[in-house]
Amino acid sequence: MLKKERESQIIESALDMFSKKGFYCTTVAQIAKSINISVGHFYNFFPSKNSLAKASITFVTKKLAQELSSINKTHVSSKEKIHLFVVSYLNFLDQNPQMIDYFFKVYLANREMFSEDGDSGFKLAKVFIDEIEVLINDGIKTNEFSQKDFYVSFSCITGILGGITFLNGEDILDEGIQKYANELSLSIVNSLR
Amino acid sequence: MLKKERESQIIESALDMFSKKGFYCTTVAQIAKSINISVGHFYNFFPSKNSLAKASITFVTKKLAQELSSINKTHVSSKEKIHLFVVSYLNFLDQNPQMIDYFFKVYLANREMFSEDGDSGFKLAKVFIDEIEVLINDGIKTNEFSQKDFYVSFSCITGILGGITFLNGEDILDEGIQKYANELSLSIVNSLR
Amino acid sequence: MLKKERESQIIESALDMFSKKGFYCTTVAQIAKSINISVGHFYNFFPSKNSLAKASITFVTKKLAQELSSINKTHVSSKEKIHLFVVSYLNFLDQNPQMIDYFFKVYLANREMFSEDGDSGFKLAKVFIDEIEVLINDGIKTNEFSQKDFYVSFSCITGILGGITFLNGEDILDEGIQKYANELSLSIVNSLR
Amino acid sequence: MLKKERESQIIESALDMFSKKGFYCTTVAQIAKSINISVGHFYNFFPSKNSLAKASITFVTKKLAQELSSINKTHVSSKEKIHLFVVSYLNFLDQNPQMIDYFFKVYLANREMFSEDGDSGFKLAKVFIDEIEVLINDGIKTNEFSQKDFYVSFSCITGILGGITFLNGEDILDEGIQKYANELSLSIVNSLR
DNA sequence: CATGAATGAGTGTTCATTCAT
DNA sequence: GATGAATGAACACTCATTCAT
Repeated sequence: MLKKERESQIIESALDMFSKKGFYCTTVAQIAKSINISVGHFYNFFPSKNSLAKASITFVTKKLAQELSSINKTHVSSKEKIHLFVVSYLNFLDQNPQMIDYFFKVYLANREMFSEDGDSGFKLAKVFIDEIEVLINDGIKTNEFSQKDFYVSFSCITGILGGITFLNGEDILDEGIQKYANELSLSIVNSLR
Repeated sequence: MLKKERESQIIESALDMFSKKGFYCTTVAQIAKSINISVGHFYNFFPSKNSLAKASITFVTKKLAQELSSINKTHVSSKEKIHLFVVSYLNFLDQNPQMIDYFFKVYLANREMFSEDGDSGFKLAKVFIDEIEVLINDGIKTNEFSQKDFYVSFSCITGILGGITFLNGEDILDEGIQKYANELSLSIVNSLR
Repeated sequence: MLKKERESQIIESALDMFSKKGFYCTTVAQIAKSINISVGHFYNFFPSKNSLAKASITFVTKKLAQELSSINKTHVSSKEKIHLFVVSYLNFLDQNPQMIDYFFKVYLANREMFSEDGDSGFKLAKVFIDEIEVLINDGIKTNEFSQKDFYVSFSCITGILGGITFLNGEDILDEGIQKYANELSLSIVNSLR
Repeated sequence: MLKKERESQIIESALDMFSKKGFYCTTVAQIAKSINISVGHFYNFFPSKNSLAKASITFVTKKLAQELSSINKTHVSSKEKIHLFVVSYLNFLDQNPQMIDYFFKVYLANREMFSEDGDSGFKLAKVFIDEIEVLINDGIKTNEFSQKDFYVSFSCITGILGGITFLNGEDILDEGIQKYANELSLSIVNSLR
């Protein structure tokens, strides 16, 4: 098995465990065992448990960014882009809840783990944030969205999706998260007006 | 000092430390020391570190709920209520960042800590959620907000505020978070239409 | 039991184990067990295994220095002082071989453990070295010893005793190390002339 | 490259690393890397890390013994032989500090590593000790040295040189260790009288 | 001959919790 | 009420050694 494949395997398994039990309640031994390698061998791939957490964020944000990037490249209205993104996101959430959960629970919540050398660790998610920015600016250019502070617009998109994600994680939503897609995308679009 | 006073003192100090260093990186010894009591004495107030975390959530949600409750009781439009809430929230965030941070970082992120016996631990925040529901239903009743799935509306309000809260915690917003109040409340109101 | 007493107890037991098995082959668990305390409690006395090693050196050198200091204060010839010191040292070696062995094996051999912040860790033994210096200078003043480089004289005294110590540790000397006292002290005195 | 050459290369590099960082703080991987072979290949030359330590001692003692042996064969007074040996030793120490340091730090200090099956591991140095014995007995035969217990005489020679070696390793001697040669050899000769 | 992936027992250290005083 | 000494299970990480290739 190639080194890169093993690395991905470790990340995907860790993502799952971290999202379910949290970073601090998941041990390196458990991660190693989950993919049938030894503890020692784990350290041939990641120099520390912490570095695995960082690599996992990069892994997830890259995936999210890719989805959004391809949507940004389509030639439809911004409203439609938002809708596509919501559908795509909910689908992703449905298929890979552990990735999204990891992003929300571990990355957003354990900021101290990711910051180093005076930089806040925010840059790990930069590739995704950049795509959000493209999405927003497109809508502003076409007058679909009003010109507001970027951080507010950013909060509208990611916050609303984050809210529903949290509720989904709490298992209190009805079956089939996709059914919320229309209302959600409409809400986001409205919030950006 | 009254037992209740000590309890609040412990909670407020814990809130501060948990929000800065995370739940798992804050030790009981540190909490005890921060308010000059012994470790042993700490356990006269809370049977476990975990129970302190739960009590802290109740403490914070109660505060948030109180603010919102009094707003809900005013006789202004729902749009205005949202605005009052946003201002009130941002003010609270400014004055007690550790409480909000705790709520977002510890409660939302370490769900495993709060759930027990099959119940998700969500009920700890119920008193706050209930007020949100009142706020939403009021707006629907007056036709200011459109009738949508409660969870979607809930995500709009809390998600958008959550987004700005996260960014605030990352220290990337300009000074004076209050300046975002208008844009934020407008965005929320729009998202609820 | 007083904190200071426990500390001494830990040091004396550690001295014994370190001298027999070496620093790296002695575990904190073994040390703790040897005096019937828990691993955790060990760390209430010493912040690290390493710090115990340092405290142990200070402990031993202080003892050695005390012996030598009282000899230095007597009003006899330097030749006689050397003899008294040799007898005293051999006696100490006989009674507390682990302390001397520790000094030779751990301190002299694992210099990296004791040095920090650019200082060589040599100062831990300073109190003893200072007494050696007094002994030498006394002899020089009375013309019993010739004036040579301090380091050479220092090597004569400590080296010769170190040599016999090593051989004693190897169990190749005849029983009763005291029988070497006369020859050793004569040799040392001669070497200093 | 011949097997023997590789072995020597490993030993010389290990000697360097062991003397600097100690036996237990030097890993097999580091040794292997230092001479650009794989860990696995290392084990084609030495069955264990421990056996490398033993081979290293043999390597160093053989070198020291050779120097001393050739001096023993010269036809000069014993006093002169001591002087030649001191000069030769100091020169060796200057040129190959890692070898001497290894001898003092690892061999003398980690006796447990070298002893096995009831034998003290002292025999590894026998070839060198034998030459010391020859040197001493020569001096006794010519009445330059007085007849004393062999172990005492042995301690005089090796101890005094050991003392200066330690000080040299501590970097507290003035530049040019050779300047101590005369005083040292005089001291040794005197101690043997 | 040569590699380095893989192992897993072992280490120092931490920390929630208890309990005698 | 109040202390802090004492516990010990648990964890991240290391490293000598093996072995398939």
